[in-house]
Amino acid sequence: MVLSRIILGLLALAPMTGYDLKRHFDSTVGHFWSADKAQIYRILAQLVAEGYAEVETVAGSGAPDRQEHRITAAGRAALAAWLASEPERQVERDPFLARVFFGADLDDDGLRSLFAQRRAATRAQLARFERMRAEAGASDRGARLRLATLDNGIAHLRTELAWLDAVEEEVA
Amino acid sequence: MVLSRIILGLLALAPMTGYDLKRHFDSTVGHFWSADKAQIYRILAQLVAEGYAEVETVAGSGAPDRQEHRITAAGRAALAAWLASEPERQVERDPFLARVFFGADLDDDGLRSLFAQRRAATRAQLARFERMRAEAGASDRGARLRLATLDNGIAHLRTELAWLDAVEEEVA
DNA sequence: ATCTCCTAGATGACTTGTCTACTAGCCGCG
DNA sequence: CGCGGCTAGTAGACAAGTCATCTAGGAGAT
Repeated sequence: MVLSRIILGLLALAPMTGYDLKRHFDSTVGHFWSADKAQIYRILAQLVAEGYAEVETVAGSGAPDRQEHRITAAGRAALAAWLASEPERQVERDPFLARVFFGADLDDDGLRSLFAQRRAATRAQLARFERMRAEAGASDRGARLRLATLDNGIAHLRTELAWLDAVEEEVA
Repeated sequence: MVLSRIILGLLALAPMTGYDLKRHFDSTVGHFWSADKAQIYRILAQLVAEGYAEVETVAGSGAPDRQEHRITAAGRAALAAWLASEPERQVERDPFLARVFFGADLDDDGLRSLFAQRRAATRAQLARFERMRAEAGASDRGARLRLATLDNGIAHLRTELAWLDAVEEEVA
């Protein structure tokens, strides 16, 4: 459900192919949702079946044909209905914290490397997000909101680093 | 995979029934993983089939019979192997941020109530976590690590509230 | 000339997780 | 006495997501 509404939302910004959508999930919306391309194509087909999107095959000039998907009026209505609906309850799922929770069964080296890896991954992502933020402009309200979701990610990554500092000092 | 290893980890702390496990997922480990009971029972059966756990039926005195699951040596080895293995890559998935990202399609009232709900939910969870934290003691290293995961949750919830303050001021 | 990468899309098998509903006995409340 | 709630477990249908594999043409590199 959420994925299909995110796709509708992206199609509302511009008509796109499944391939274009995949790139969005690997960049602009990747900080709050990810998607496998098989899943994207299946949901596009479903959106078309539901009448929320229309396909137009654009002959590729020196490239494969593009199946451009365009949101319909019904699709915009469905998007608006989702936005106004009860938010789905959040499922917390962090495999790293699971490892820490049972970290007593790990030797000192294992524990240290667990934290070190997390720190490196967090730093790398923070760098990526900050680069994205530097490139983005916040002209209208839509852009400001989109930027705010990125700031959310940045804030949490910084919190994670601070937490790592505290834990490593206390446990190690 | 992660769920089955978390269940192994919990069984390593004490022998348990599926029902006991479900309560753990609703309390002690709920801040980083949740599980449906149907899923828990299925994985327990699978762990037994793999030889990672053994069942003992304990006749209930004034209650239904309990299927107590006890971790085996092979189970402990599998748990240790998982802890030392490459961490699974994190999938970020936050339906609330998805709504914010497309929040421009929402009217002012809708946007305000979206943030208000998030704030209320975040505050409620923070209160729950802080209560849990107050009750917990950090005697040995295992307990300190388990507490650290709770502190992680608390830190992120506080960050979320701070972010909400900033966003509401800027956007609203 | 071949190889690899990129764009573009389709498909099947599989795993994981959720929802609903059912059985069944005990306890306490009113 | 009936009703709801708790303990304990089972079963089936579905939804969501992942992984691997396949087709196919063009561009650029070796």
